[in-house]
Amino acid sequence: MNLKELATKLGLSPTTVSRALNGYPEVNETTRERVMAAAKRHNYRPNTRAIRLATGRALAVGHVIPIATRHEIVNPVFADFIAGAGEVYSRNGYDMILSVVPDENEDSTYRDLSSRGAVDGVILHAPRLNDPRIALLHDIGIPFVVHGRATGTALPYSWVDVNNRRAFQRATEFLLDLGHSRIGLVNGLEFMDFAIRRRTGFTDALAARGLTPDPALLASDEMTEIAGYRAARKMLQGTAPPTAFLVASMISGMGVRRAIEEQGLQMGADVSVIIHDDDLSYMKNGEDVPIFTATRSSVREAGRLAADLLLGIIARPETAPETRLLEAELIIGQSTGPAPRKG
Amino acid sequence: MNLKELATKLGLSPTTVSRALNGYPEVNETTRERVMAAAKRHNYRPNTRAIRLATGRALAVGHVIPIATRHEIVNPVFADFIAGAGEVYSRNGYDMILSVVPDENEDSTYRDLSSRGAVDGVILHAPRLNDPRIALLHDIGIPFVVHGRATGTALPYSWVDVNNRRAFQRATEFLLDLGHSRIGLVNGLEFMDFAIRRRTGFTDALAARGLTPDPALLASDEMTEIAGYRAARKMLQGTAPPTAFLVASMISGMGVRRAIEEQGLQMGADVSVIIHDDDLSYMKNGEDVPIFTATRSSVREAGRLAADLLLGIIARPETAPETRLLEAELIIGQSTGPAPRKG
DNA sequence: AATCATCTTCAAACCGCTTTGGATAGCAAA
DNA sequence: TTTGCTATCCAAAGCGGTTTGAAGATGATT
Repeated sequence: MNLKELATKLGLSPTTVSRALNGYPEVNETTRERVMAAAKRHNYRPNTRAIRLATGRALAVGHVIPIATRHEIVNPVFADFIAGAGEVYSRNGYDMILSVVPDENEDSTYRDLSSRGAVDGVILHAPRLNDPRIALLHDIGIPFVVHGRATGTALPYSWVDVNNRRAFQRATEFLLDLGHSRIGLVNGLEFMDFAIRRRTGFTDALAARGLTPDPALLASDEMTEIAGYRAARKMLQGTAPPTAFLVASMISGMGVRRAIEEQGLQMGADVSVIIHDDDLSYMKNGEDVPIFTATRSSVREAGRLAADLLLGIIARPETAPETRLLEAELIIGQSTGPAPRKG
Repeated sequence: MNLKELATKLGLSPTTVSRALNGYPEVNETTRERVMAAAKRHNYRPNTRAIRLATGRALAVGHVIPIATRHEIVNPVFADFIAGAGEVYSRNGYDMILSVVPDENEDSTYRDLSSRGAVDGVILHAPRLNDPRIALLHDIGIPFVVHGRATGTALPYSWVDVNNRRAFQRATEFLLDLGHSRIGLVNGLEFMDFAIRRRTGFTDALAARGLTPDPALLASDEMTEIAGYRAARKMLQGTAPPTAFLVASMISGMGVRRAIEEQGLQMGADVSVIIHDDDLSYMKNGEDVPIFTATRSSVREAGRLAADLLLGIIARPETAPETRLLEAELIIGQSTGPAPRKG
């Protein structure tokens, strides 16, 4: 059932039917109701392909997921971010298109999506230091919103981000206040912008108390269970092990806990741990009592905000870039306690 | 730069240019090369919207992710499955469109995607017992592939699935051979087809040794860390605690381990654990030595296979349904050992 | 020289919608 | 009665490709 058939059936022109369905004022209310009823009765849905061609809009938003050829890690926060963004798209009649591409093709994928007219805008994921993709998207001239920020980029752009620096600064202060002075940082990969900011927050907090970070207590790797385990084990087996850890994610945190317990130590009592909790739906940090003390910020909510921002830009392309800086909550759980007395 | 402009620039008709670019035989090789060169030089990409309308194909595949209004869990295996499927779509010039919708809208979403002409086919996720969506998709008449199977459905359909029953049967036998007779099953939600099959595998293996499962040792819940923890804790604190666990996922497994260690027991020595390992990229089960003994099957590979199958069906809609049953490997890790002597 | 097949190219229709630019009718204002 | 609005509807022209049906050019065949 297409527009023409429906129009014929109603004894109207396609023009009028189209206008009736799209809420244009120049159509008689009686006629509109008749059209609406017929459309519902015949289960008519306008063909998206035709709408897109006719209007010149894609009514779709792109998310590009680069897959590194070496370590093929799908970012675990991705699913929840997508879920948040997807809710917003659905509500607004937009489609979300996901492109999974080898990372060396990422640039050309953005170019393609744009010149093929497949999307009206894109979300840029996982920005890095001096991320060249921001200049690329500016160059292409497509609306975009960054999930995170890219330190070192001069161009203005819209973004949604957690205040990572502040979160880790507060977490560090919390540990310092508990008497910990040897704190291990189990960070994400430090070419990622969020990891850089977290590290800055950590070192800033130490510096404010006249402490300098021990290089042996700084680790940076993928945020997987195994990487967390290894980093923590290495530190714990060192000559001057830490009494506390600051950890990049819930998943790394489970690895850190495993390393702690493997040493015959108890998390919370012997060694304190604070994680960053993205509030993933399948990785809840406890319910009544949180397992981990954590800096928490919902990545799903970030997805919603980013999608909202992007749809706004698509609707009004001239407006100045907008930003949303989310503050993480500090949640006190069972994984932290006063630093043990020496000896 | 569109087709008409390019044609004018070349002094050719749009017809010829279109044919040259699409490899039709009725065009002079010299002309074709000239066209190809010009297309590359001007960075011409045919407008996807126009192609779609003209050919009547969507060149896109849909994945619908229902979000339960209560417990808003985004299935964690989803990201890896999508990544696998996405690779295949990209390689074949298809777009993947993701619809995140409240679960009460799932049916109408399929109808919409189809009647709007937004997709050429869909992947059905997370089938349940007697899943009505299979009949729905049949009714709509859209090509589809199911990730998993739906026990109780009479209609034929294409699917990709792991042999869940066999995997859990073998895992159970392995534990029985180690001398365990009280085995706790920490299963996924048992309205999900895969969970039903796993339970069957478990009880079949017990039955073959003349054992019947103790209802106190059967748990069924979301596959989250916290749910795994709770189920295991409850069983361990019961009057006749299990000496081994069979667990639905790596994430639940971490919860089970937490419960075990909280009781002052050691996983592997005091209590054995076997998990099902979906081989998620961010949840690797160790590298040199697996942390958990596991039945392993890559969900990413399943995604690739499902996508392949679906594109095949889209290309040749008349062919009979095809299926792929994957066998899980049994990986021996550190989490299993002989049953402890009584007393 | 006329006929015919082959190779190469093109004009125009079409996909299913939106949107521009009238057209018609009814009614109030002049 | 004529003019000017307003309300309502429609024909036709896009959108940017693909595809059908036909035509011109070339060379071989008769």
